Amino acid sequence: EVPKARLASHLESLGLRMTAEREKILAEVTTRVGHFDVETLCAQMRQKGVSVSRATVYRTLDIMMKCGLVRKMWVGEDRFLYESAYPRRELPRGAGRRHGHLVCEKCGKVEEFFDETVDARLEAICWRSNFMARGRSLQVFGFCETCRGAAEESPGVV
Amino acid sequence: EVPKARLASHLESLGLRMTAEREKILAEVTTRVGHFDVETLCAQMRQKGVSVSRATVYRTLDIMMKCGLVRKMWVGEDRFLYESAYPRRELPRGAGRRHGHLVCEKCGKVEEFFDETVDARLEAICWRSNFMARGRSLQVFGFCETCRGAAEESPGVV
DNA sequence: CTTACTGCAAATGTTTTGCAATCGG
DNA sequence: CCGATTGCAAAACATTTGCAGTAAG
Repeated sequence: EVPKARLASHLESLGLRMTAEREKILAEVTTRVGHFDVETLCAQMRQKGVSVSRATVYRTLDIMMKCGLVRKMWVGEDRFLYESAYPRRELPRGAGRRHGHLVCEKCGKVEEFFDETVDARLEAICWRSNFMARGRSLQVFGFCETCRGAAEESPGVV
Repeated sequence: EVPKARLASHLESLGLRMTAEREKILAEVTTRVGHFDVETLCAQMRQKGVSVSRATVYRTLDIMMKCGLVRKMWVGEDRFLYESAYPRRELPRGAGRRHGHLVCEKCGKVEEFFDETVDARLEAICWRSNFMARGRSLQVFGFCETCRGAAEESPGVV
């Protein structure tokens, strides 16, 4: 309910409308656990018989990004994933909290991590530069536990 | 000279060849200060009378990424920038060192920042997850000092 | 009723690729 | 000489947009 209210108020403040399609997409996104891409989102909605055109999905995700309901992240190559920015109780670690990702370059797995020290440092850095932060993107690329066997020499520098 | 040696040995180890085009691109990239995109790189090379096709630039940057001479970063929307990963003496802060970026969403300016605490934390996180890090991407999006006046309400959460 | 919204298909812009001619070792 | 490399133009790709019909308020 809360995310819907957030979206509604954002739409209203811009003179936009709450439509059936936007509600469908919001429901799908806030229900979902973990990361997803547009293709998958569309496919799974179609599978459930909830049909929304790809164009509308893009347009809606853009709106939802602007009001902080979803985040878009780059996971290398030309891959982008979205994730719900709204914390649900099923996710004790808090989907809405600031976090980074460990992206496996071999299997594509994305693992989240949380670190308050990093958060604090970044805040301090922004403060020092008089920079008003609105969001961030923090990815570490490399090989996950299961894939690192297959990894060559590679300097393990973060 | 060092970057050239690095490229050369990488090429050799893969049975690839050091060509005039690759040298031209390498020279341009390692000479350059700061971030750049493919379009700009091509334009400026053309301007200098050094002609290399766009396709070759893409192919070469890809090779140079694989041997750690350049990095590719996402700066929001569909914008990507590259940067030399090789530290030159003209850049006291060290272009090759691990760092993050403050990306202004209004004027597009990109400012670098360095923080050893962040580096150390990320290393610890990877260690804990048994993740073999090879690179990272750390961007903070928001408004820079000069643009923040124009910024609306926005929660200043990193 | 007015104006935003949707779906479609066409357009976009960037990055990639097939291919014949070149060039490096 | 053999095979990698290049430039070109075409292809591929995800994302965006114009438009006419539809729907929210």
